[in-house]
Amino acid sequence: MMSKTSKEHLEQFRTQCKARGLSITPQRTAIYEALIGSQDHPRTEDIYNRVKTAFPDMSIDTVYRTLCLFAEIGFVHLVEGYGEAKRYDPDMECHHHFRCMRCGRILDFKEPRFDALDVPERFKQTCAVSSVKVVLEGVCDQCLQKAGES
Amino acid sequence: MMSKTSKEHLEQFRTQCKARGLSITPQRTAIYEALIGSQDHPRTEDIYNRVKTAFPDMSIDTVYRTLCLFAEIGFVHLVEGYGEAKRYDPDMECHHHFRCMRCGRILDFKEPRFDALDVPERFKQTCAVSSVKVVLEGVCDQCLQKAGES
DNA sequence: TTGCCGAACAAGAATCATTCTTATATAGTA
DNA sequence: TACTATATAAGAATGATTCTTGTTCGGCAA
Repeated sequence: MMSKTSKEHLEQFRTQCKARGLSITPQRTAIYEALIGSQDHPRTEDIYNRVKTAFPDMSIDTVYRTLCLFAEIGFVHLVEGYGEAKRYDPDMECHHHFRCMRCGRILDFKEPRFDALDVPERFKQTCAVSSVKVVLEGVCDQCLQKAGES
Repeated sequence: MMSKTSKEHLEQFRTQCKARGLSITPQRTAIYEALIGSQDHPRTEDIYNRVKTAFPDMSIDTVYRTLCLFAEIGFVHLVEGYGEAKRYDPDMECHHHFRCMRCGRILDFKEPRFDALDVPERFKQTCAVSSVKVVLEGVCDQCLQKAGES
């Protein structure tokens, strides 16, 4: 199992940008490299701090915009902070969620096949797992329709 | 399939509060009722607006505190806005997440059994699903340990 | 290579959700 | 009924994120 070299990643980055008509700027390149080189799940500010060495006067706004863009085109996954205020689900029966990445809507669905997924040993033994759910992400019907119209 | 009556819900609410040594205040009761009576996934401000009729000078801070409390003791589920800044995952290989509800940490794990879950027809037909993941929620080992010490 | 134009950027103000601070009120209990 | 810890209201403060404005620069055409 051989992971991509830094050069291959960079090549892919350039290709993807061109394919989408996005300019390849030094800032974007630096942010991309900082991302690829990171373990865990960096926050915008973490990335900002990492690129600041090479770009002392990069604006944090640029990092926000760029990471957002990268998530949209699939360079990275957004795993926290979907940009919405806190929301609560009063339905305590077991169910699952579809999240629209465009409008933020969360749709509930029941799917008995998903209700009894077995928690991996690692977590059973060391953590207190209180919920096991399947989360679908994508674009909802309403947003697809809107996009089709325009 | 008979859902609980409003009175039964309220009774459960009182019992649970007493069991945990929490005061039963009119504000909490109103917030609880607004929650139980809601479809979808209300935001803190939605609940605030609903209870404002009955409590014109309730502070929104009270709603924040109370909803947070309710999520902790299991009256509702928090489904959005876990209170953290945006975080990105550069690992684009299929993997799943455990989220610690106490410290916010997200742990990655691979679990081939979870990688090929079949998307329900409903979503296949109307939405563009780009990701299917299992999310475990609970308390992580570190937080359990900390809690044990104190 | 040079010049142009729209996209990208920096800086800082503005916004929005959320939390904190402080003084007051009240639920549960002796 | 009085007491004490808990809960509340009000508004200031914070932190992440986005917007506004003027400037710069990447990519393409001449």
